[in-house]
Amino acid sequence: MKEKNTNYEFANIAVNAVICTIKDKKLLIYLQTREKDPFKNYLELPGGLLHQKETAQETLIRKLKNITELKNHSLHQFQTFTDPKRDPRSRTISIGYIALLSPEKVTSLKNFYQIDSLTKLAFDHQKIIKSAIKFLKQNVNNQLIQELMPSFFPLNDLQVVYQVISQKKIDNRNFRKKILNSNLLQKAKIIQKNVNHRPASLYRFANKVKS
Amino acid sequence: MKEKNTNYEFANIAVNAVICTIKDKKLLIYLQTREKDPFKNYLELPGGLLHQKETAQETLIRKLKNITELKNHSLHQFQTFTDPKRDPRSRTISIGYIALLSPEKVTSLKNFYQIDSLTKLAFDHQKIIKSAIKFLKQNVNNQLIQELMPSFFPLNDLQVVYQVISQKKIDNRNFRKKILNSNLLQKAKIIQKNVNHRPASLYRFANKVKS
DNA sequence: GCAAAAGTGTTGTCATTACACCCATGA
DNA sequence: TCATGGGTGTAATGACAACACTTTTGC
Repeated sequence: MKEKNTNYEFANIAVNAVICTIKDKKLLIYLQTREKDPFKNYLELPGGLLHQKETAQETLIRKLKNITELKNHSLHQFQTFTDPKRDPRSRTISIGYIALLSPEKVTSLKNFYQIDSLTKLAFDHQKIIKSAIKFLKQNVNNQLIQELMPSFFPLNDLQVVYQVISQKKIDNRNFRKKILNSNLLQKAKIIQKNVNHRPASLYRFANKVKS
Repeated sequence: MKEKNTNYEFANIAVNAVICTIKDKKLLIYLQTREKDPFKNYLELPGGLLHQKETAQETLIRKLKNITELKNHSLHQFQTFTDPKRDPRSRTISIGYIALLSPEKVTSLKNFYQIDSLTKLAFDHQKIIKSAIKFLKQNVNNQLIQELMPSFFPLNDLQVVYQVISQKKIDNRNFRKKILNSNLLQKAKIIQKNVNHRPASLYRFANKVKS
């Protein structure tokens, strides 16, 4: 298959997903171990090749369905990578997507890695991740942040998520004032339980959450 | 050529450029007339297929060199379009780029069209343009604006460009105050000539302009 | 002197920043 | 009672918005 595209215009089209979640004030990314060459046993981003009648998003949803349930609206296309040498086998371009997972959607942290602890990844996946993080940082907004939050959460958790994505410290009092004035959140009737400190009030996003 | 990719993963990779400039307070886009089917005689965005050893940007620079001189850094990749039916001949995805041209780089306005006067375009190019405009509006910043300006310009022209891209009216006094306080601009020693009104002082961007 | 665009200041409002201590809970 | 994170108010500063008239040029 790999040597088929002697015609110069043809190429493989791949998608790769940078699946992010936040745990313990750290941004984590889903990676899997490659089982075949090239880059056998290296970590890589999940993804795969487009089928004939699929959009890139449909491919991703198909490829990721045993990792997590994703919907079109929670996939963010951020960049397409076209370096002709990015795949040593044959010409393959990759369309990069970001998916943000709330902790509720993450059943196991087994395949999630901290980005600063990464050594060598397969292909140009290091570069793809870097570009994804840059995109996130440049586009921090309530919609993106919301995707990373569980249905109910304390304000301080929300603050942590903002801080991790924007890579900036935020003043606690100012943050609470601003977010509460914005009417984005609704206070829930329940509070935290079984924590060995003062239990926090829980909030949720007030808009209709697409699930 | 078109029926060659029976193998499901292969496809054509195209790039399309949304080349913008501003004239008389209007955003103009470069379009050309298709000379062959499908969509013969329709207007279309310039672009073409990637060669084997080219990045998408290299393809664009090759394809556009008889329209205008472009450099890597003045091309902005904004979205990739993967609808399997977007090309009726065979599977072709398109990587969309925006190029911003200062009036100095536009030798003739012959092929430039106002976006609101467009009827039907070839393929999904209407959609690509819409997406490009949205990208511009969401990412108005000094770097982008700078690419649209000539080397020397009156402040009010700069204001017009901001207004056209952001699709908002800006108060003249407030704009001048803000931009002059920002130290982005240097006042030139020359002023406008041959205008039948009070001649404006000319300014230029103070940073090193990559040409 | 008329048309056309250039240029100019002040005031009010709102958003953002900086900053430090007490509170409620579990162990 | 101690450790842990939750929760609170005020004052100063800076950014932004609203607003209308005079100036300089060519014709």
